[in-house]
Amino acid sequence: MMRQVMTMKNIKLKMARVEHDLSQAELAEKVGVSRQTIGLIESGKYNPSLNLCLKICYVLDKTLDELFWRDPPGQAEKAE
Amino acid sequence: MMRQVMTMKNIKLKMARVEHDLSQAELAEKVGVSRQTIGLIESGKYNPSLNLCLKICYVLDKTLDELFWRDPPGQAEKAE
DNA sequence: ATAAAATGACAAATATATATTGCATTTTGT
DNA sequence: ACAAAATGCAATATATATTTGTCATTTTAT
Repeated sequence: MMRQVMTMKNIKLKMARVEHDLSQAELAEKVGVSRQTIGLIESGKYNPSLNLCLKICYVLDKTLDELFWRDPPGQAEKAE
Repeated sequence: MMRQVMTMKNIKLKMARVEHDLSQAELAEKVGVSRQTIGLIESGKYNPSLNLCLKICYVLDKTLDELFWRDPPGQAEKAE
């Protein structure tokens, strides 16, 4: 089996983090996870669990859609 | 380490699935996952990955917030 | 009441998220 | 330019998500 390589950086997460003036390490501590985990999620190198996504949302006061939504592969942006 | 027991059923997911007139097995096939995985997520017995949540959203034409949002532990419902 | 389909439950095996440690590199402030 | 802080990167170890297979129970339709 080929390992799934997630190539998409999570810019929205990084922006929400710096808005709150937190380093990766500080966010990690608040969320209860290691610094590396936060770094890897931001750099798009893996696939967090739903619970972890939710904890991050709670700390950064955002919703899942705001931090983690991505449009489906073939799909273009939805019209507002 | 104690295994995390997720006790919260995902009713919203089940409702979206039946709206689309899909069995767990049919949804599983469309999503590219096993029938058990869908069943376990609906019954709240574990913690899917973000990618899996997104694939389910795409098939059921819902957003992450619509299917997977849960308010933070202490928090009451947000006023609309 | 009956059969078929759908779901639940369980165990063992596999894949992968996450932790931990250590060091290299980059960024930031002075 | 310098030091400190922040981030990146890699390897190994562990926890747990997911698969596969099988059987029991419930639901649905006839």
